[in-house]
Amino acid sequence: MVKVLIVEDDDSMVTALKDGFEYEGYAVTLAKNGAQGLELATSRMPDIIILDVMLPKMSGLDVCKKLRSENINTPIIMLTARGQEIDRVLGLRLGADDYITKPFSFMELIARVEAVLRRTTRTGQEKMTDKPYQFGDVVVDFGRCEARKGRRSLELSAREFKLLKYFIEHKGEVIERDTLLNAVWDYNQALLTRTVDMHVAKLRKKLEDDPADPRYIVTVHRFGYKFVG
Amino acid sequence: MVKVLIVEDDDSMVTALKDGFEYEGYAVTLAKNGAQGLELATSRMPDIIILDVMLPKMSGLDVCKKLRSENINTPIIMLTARGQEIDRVLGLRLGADDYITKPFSFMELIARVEAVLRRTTRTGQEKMTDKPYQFGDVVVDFGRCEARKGRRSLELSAREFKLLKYFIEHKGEVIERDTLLNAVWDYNQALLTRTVDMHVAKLRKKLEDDPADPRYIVTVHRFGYKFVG
DNA sequence: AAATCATGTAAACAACTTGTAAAACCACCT
DNA sequence: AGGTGGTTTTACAAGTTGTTTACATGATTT
Repeated sequence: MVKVLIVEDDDSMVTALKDGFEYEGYAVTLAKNGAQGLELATSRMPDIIILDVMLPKMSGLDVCKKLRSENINTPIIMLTARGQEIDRVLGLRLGADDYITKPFSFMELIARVEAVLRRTTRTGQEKMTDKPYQFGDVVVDFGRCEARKGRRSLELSAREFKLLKYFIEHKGEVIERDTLLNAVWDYNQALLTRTVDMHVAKLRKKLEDDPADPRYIVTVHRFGYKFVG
Repeated sequence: MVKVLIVEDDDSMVTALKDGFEYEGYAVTLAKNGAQGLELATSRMPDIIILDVMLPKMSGLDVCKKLRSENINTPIIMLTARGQEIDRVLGLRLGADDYITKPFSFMELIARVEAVLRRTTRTGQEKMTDKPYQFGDVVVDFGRCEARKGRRSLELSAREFKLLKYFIEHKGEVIERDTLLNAVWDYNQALLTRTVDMHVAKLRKKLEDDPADPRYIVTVHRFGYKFVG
């Protein structure tokens, strides 16, 4: 399910957008001001952000700039009022992906949202939650948190799902333990535990035909691990 | 790849549509008149048909009527010229899924195409208020706000209805508590209460045969809940 | 081959999540 | 005001998962 974050202070606009997006099958999160928007953009990890330029206290442009400066590259569509055309260039330069001028029809907005999502997901990987991923005789459905190996259903814990998801999204790359700790755990310190190894072992025990001689999650001595789909 | 059939006689329009759809990643088939349209609609089995109302010889309305009478339910979007508003009602009654009045922006058209495709491909995603929904020995009628389990009538509160409806509309997906709080409650902050769990417990007590070992609303540890219909 | 460093893994321990009952709260009605 | 029905919060027990430790095993270097 695609998650959209709407940052907007005008109530009637909020209602219209929320209803519209929900009807279209999006999961909606609302923020009434810039600060809250920033917070939710990181905590909820939306797939796209609808950001009004005119907001109390912190403007949409500031929110956008801040997010980008923190290397959060969630696509952003800006809402501007007529006559704020100048903001367009500025907005795009600050890292917005598209903009739309009020008043607009909801259909126009949704068209842009989908265009942006298409653009950004086409280049990168597809969303892992959309459809089951398969390798060998293993099938994983992240959207449903289900996994099976052959006929047998696998019980994966939340951490195992996240770890596996990261591996799959970075298929073929050598991934350092540090990187995993940062991405899958929310540690931001240097490595000092064996936690990652631990979980890799657990995953292997469940996924591999022969956990002692792994075929999918291979270790790259002195570097880390590599997933081979 | 999604296949679109364009039935249109005006060359410049054809070119514009063809280019646009191809850019968006559709596979385009062209027909210059109604008869050819009919033929290609059956032989190429497109996923959606763009059908101009004004066509030489056989009008778009006739094409539409003919297809529906042959039980071909491929979604159809009609193109009408301004002032043909009357055709709208007629068109929709004849089985078109949407219509759009010339002149229109391509973005508007693509939005409608995608809306229609979403509507029709969403597996059995009918409006929940249309008819009672059933799972196990439970029947819920959202239109009337009534529910029963076997012979017994269930007293569900408004919130419980809304929550259950959300679950049913997202059957099979794992839903985070955050998402529920945003969708069912109108909270716009990150999660900090146990309200969701509370209500899930109440629903289970009413719906499940054994609330302690739920079969319909199952918990996915560390992620959220999942409705299994 | 020995020394050194990296990885695998079981098991004890720690931390976090969830279920649930009861209390507090709230809006509405009489 | 008091009652009513629903909703939210609190609090704690029970359940589940995650982390660390400790040692064995394996790899690489000298």
